[in-house]
Amino acid sequence: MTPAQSAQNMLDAMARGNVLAPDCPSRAVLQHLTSRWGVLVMAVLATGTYRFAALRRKIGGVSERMLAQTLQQLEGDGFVHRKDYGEVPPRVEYSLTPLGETAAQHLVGLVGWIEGALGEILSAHQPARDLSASPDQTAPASA
Amino acid sequence: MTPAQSAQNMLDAMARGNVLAPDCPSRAVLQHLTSRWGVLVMAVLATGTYRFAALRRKIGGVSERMLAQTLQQLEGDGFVHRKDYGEVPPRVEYSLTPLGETAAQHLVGLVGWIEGALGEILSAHQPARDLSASPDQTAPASA
DNA sequence: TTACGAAACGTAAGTACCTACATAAATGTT
DNA sequence: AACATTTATGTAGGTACTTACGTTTCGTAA
Repeated sequence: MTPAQSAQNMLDAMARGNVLAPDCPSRAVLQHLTSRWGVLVMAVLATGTYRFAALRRKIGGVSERMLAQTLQQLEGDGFVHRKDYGEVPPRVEYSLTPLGETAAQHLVGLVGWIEGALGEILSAHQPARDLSASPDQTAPASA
Repeated sequence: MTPAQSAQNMLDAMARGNVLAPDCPSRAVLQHLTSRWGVLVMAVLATGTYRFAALRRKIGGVSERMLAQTLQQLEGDGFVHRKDYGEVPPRVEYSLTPLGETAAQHLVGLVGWIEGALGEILSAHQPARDLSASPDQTAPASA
């Protein structure tokens, strides 16, 4: 790749992200927002401000570690605001930034649609042509 | 868990999914749609019908294996239609089902917003308080 | 007759994710 | 003087995701 092409890539990336390009920063942002816990954190924070433990209780199945990590990613991207009261024992409140609220709208829309269309989706559900190494996704439904 | 509770869970799940519940099937659907390649596959298929290789060229960085796997998941959930012409060499076309088109709308909306807001997002970008095991997500931007 | 094409499948190896558990810190309580 | 509280961090280890590479099929081109 020539320097000119590289520069053009930079410009393209800055002007308007292109998630189809492997090196575009938008890929990372997309990953943060659509990560396993990222979606759920955003969806919950869209309903208000929460403390760490409250957030964790709200989202079934997150470990402390993953929640902390996810929150840091979202904070790093400017979607989540973290307010530390500097007290001991620690008190920290999480909420969405204006940017985060806009992003959350899309995620809430998606999640809400899935929840509503779940019946239809499960009806159309097929065993999926076998690929041998079929990764069972999430938990194998302990229920 | 008692049989009654199990039945109640089934009813809850069928009536309306709840992604905040760890065992709800909607979690799996959400994961498929928001998986690393799932989002991109849906976004591309929202623009038309593609053959396997064309889809792969369109989405930068997917391996054959991952694309095939992702397509099978989405087909299993009823979002993607697979048309096999049974020829040799193989010819297979992928497109969205009506259900898939609805889902894709939300994903395209999200992706489009990210691409457009990327400048603003990168501006607000902070190094993210260190958590030592900071997973660099995707590639560290080789460009 | 040999090489090529297109869409997977199989296996092995690498990497990243995720969980579980132990640790820290200042104050108020027992 | 011990102890519980709350939000993390560090480490170790398992699990799942990804990639790389080889294999299959069989008409068509060389």
